[in-house]
Amino acid sequence: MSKKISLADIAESLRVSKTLVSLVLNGKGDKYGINQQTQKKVLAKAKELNYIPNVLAQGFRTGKTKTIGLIVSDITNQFYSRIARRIEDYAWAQGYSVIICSSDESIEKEINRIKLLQSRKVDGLIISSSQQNADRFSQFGSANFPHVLIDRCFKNTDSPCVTVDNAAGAKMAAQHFFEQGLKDIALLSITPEHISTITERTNGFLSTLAEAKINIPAEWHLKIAFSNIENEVEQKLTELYESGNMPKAIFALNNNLTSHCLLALRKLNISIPNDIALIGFDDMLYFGFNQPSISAVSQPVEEIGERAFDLLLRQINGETITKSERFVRLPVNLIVRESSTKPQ
Amino acid sequence: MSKKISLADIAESLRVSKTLVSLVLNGKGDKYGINQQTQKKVLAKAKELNYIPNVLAQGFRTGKTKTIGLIVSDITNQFYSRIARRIEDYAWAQGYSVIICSSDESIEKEINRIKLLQSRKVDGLIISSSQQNADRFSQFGSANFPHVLIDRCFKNTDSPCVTVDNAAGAKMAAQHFFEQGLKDIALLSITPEHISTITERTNGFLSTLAEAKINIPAEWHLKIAFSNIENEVEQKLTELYESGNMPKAIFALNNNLTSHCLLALRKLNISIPNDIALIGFDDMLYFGFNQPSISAVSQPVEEIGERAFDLLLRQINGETITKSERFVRLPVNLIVRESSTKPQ
DNA sequence: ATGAAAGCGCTAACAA
DNA sequence: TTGTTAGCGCTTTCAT
Repeated sequence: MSKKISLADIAESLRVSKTLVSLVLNGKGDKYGINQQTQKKVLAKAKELNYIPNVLAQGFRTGKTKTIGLIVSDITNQFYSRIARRIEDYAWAQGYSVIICSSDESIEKEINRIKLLQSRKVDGLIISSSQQNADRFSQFGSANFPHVLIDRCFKNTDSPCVTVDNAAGAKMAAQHFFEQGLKDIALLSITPEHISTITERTNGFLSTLAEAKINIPAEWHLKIAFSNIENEVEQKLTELYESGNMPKAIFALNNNLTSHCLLALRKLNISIPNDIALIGFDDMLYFGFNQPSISAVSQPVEEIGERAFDLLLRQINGETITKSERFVRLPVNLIVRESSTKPQ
Repeated sequence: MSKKISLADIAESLRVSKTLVSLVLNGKGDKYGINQQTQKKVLAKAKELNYIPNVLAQGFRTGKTKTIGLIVSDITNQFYSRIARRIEDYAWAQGYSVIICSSDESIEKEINRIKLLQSRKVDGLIISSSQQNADRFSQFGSANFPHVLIDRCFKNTDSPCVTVDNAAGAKMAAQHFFEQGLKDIALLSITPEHISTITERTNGFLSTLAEAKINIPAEWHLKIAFSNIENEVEQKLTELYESGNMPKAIFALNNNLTSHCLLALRKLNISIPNDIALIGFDDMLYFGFNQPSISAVSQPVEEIGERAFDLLLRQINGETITKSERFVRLPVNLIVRESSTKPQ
């Protein structure tokens, strides 16, 4: 790697000013009425010297980095990696890089990441937040910091948000259980419970049961610590099993819960759907070919990423997002498979 | 967001110099023998004013960005997202951010990403490359650009690399089939074939078969296009099935192939392991509770990320990686489950 | 149609 | 023990 070529080098060797070169190289030559001849010369020289602009200097000067941040709870979860992937594709197409962070559902870690991302002067942030309320993001709003919430949203905030119709999905699951004649239903949920997706799914589910005059006892409302899904699902399900008070159906509120529920039931030698029926929120590839195949509420995952990036880019470009565009709620659908249907 | 606080603001309000503040904030206070009192004051003021250093300016000045790039073929594949996650954790602990890119196994895309990442002045690069040879990375070496190859490595290169013992894993799989009395074995592979992991696994497998005087016919060496796994696995397996020439066992060379193989066999109503036995390279959570559970060669995924980041960081810090440290090959192990064992 | 010059916020050599 | 000063490479306002 020979000596780094800078704007000044080009300017000097051409005996013109840096301004001139900068203008031409940034495509503003015509706008400033710079001689075509001169422009050609500059372009040619830049190529000849193999000039590579120093993005750092540019960013430093303009305050823009052409980089965005993405914060999710765990990139290892395919739900998030699929969103990330779509965001990445869209971002690169527009010349943006994306820095991905996992927060492990920790508010502290999340704030930490946000701060570091901001100190890195990312142009915007897409975030699936674990926070209790929108305070931090409302600050963003008033500071005009481009950002979009995904998956988890907040009430009383002007922050743009892309999520799905969680309540409707939960309702579909409940009704499907009813159709199968199942009424003894357990809810496999997660803490922290303030997460909007969890509350929406829980409420949607419980209210549908309530409408059908079904109440689920406390011991069937299982709450698993996010940080310990791996052990707790099995543990609590085993306890329940040993208490002899098993439900006839389980609704698991996310893909991880569903997976570990599957694993636990298998260990307990409980047969799906004969002994117990199962529906999960969020579909996964293997649900389709597991034996039995697993019913799930399917989310338009990639579309979440797509819409979020679009909303972010528009903010970065200075557009105002109208109130009605600010809240995107995408539809979900229930994919009925073997795990929730009685073998006739 | 009130006015941005800069070093100068702190310096001014404390009536000291920017240098002083910079030194203290960068932890070089003691080294330069700065009064403890003064240091405390600076730290306190920084906190009080909620000072956030402008990393861009820092980077511009020092030429370091505290950012690294990670290029994999598809972050949506859990093998890569787990590696990415570990790298991220380690990176953040050291104050580094990571920009993740997916190359879709396209050499062109990969080069594109490398270029952009370099123009963004990342301090280093970790990459699972799809290229045919090490040329591009040898350039890095001579330019002293910190980088580490993961998963896929090259011969004849000084680039540090972290991978696993692919041949040994394949050999274990073959021998396990033998122990089960299985000799009619198909190999479910992928193109492009130049990828080192694929060739190593293929060679390890075929050579073990050869030692046992087993030759597999061409139609049992299935080669699936990376970009079309979703359709081709099913299609080729169906063709094979309809030809009436089914093997008694299949070794699938990566987790995606294994998953789609599972799906295809299920559609064809072929029972595992009765009709056909199956072993996959690279384990996944659901392999453990699928019915039947799936045997797999398990890789120390997180450790790959860990070792790679360590190697990268040492380069960034100016250390020389000795020849013997340069090539890390981690051990794998075969997890025998139901899919490859005859129900006695 | 082109140039001079200021300055973004920080670090580091050199002074004091 | 602390301060002065000179840029890093670029964009942009204001002159000419």
